Amino acid sequence: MRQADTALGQNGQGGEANGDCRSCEARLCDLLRARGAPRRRLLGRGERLSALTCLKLWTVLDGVVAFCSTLADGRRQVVYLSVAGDVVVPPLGVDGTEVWIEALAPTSLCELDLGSRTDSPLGQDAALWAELFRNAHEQAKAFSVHLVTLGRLDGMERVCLFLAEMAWRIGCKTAAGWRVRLPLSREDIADYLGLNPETVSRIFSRVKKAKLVTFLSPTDYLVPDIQALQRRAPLSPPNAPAKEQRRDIAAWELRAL
Amino acid sequence: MRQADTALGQNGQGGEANGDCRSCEARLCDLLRARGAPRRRLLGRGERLSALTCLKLWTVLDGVVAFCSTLADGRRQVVYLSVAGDVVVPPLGVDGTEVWIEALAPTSLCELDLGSRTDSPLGQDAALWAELFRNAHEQAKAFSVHLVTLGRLDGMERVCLFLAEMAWRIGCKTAAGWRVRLPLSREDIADYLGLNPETVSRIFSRVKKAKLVTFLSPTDYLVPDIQALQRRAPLSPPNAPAKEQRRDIAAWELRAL
DNA sequence: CGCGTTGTTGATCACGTTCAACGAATGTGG
DNA sequence: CCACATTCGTTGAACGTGATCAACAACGCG
Repeated sequence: MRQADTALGQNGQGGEANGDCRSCEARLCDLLRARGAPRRRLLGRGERLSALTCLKLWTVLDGVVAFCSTLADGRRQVVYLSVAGDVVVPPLGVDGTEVWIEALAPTSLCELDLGSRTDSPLGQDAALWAELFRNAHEQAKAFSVHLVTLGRLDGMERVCLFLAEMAWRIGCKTAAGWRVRLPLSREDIADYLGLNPETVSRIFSRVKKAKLVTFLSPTDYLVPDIQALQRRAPLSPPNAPAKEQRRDIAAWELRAL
Repeated sequence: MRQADTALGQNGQGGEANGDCRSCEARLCDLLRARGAPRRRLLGRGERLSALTCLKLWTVLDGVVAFCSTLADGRRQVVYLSVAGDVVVPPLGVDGTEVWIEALAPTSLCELDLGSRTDSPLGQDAALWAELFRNAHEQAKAFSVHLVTLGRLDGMERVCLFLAEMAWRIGCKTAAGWRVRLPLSREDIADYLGLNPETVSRIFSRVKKAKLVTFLSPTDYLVPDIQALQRRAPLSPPNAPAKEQRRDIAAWELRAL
């Protein structure tokens, strides 16, 4: 995740020109730029993305996107949340009624369609496939962390982990602590954490009472001490100290390439 | 999953010669055969596999292997179970104390070490990377199904899904129904389903009382009507009707290659 | 036979769900 | 401008499911 920060370092450009997108300076888009321009897309809340038969990739530029799944009786589970900088590898070969990608807030992203690209010798492009593997592999790792969360953490732990994770991923550090604006509703949070909206609201109140966070509004909160918040969850969010992990991956990748 | 069956069809050979393994006739091993022989490994119950810095792949030939994760206080969660025919893509860049691969029963598998292979131009091998991507992507899909299970299914539903899934994956069809020998303990099952061993045992008794399965011993059971069992879980196991899904993937892969 | 491990069952309790009511914020039409 | 409807978030009360602690049975093994 957060690829734009680490992939190409800093180039100072950042020009948000028409058609071009800043986040596409990440490694994936950089690889694909030579093979054709990615397409920019804007989504409203609730809109869905589909990749039925051809492989597509989405790099989130702004907003939140959820990897969703529903059961026959309507129960919904958000498998994963992707925010600005994340690359979404969609599920393939599903009809879209059980699993889909959905924007939880107004979202902009750039779409890379690999399936319809018959003009270039995509199949021979080892660097591209290697990058695709890396993204899918990272996604599996992120899924597994959230799976452990749902399997073994109680409500309080899940919520504290969520609040800390959101701070790392979309918060900004201020003098008073981490300031976060949640781009999703209580129901979305509940579906992500495998809880009920009422339970989420109740635990938010308990977290507030324990002075772990301060709520400025239902959607805005402040984390005065993020270490204290993380200590309440026996699991570190996948994005907190991930810098060293990404170095390790780069090590074998470098050796292989 | 179950790649050996679908990848190369049937060639009738099946020679389990020394060093060579039947399951390695699957697509992945077939791709790698040209680049060097895979290594055969035998594991006892509880033994762990590690891939710290270099990328390794394991194709399970026999037994069960678990993708495990533990918290600081000892709580364990089995993220995924891999049985004969499955390809395990290990997590990278983790220290091994939080996440690891473990054999839950005596297991044989063949190991493919891609990181130490400096002699061949691995980095340029598009077909290999494409296959790696496909495996990682399939793994992510399997994780997501289990994640929904843990997030939204109650105990009864989880257990019924598990019993049906095991029947599909390691059971054999007889005249009296599907016959399954469980290669894992109640504690392992509990850690897979996010429950307690006592709860698993209790629900097994309820399932038995409802005549959905017949237990011949604590480890052996018979499913007279697998459709009835599956109806108790509002989610189909990732291996049941997966044939069409694998075709779809082949479709775009074919187009890309 | 004693011993340790594994699986089962019981009693009690806590956590999260369900159903319900209510307040706050927002938008609409008279 | 106000009445009204709608949506979202919060809080309360009752309930049910699964966890915890405990005892005990079944089994393998020295």
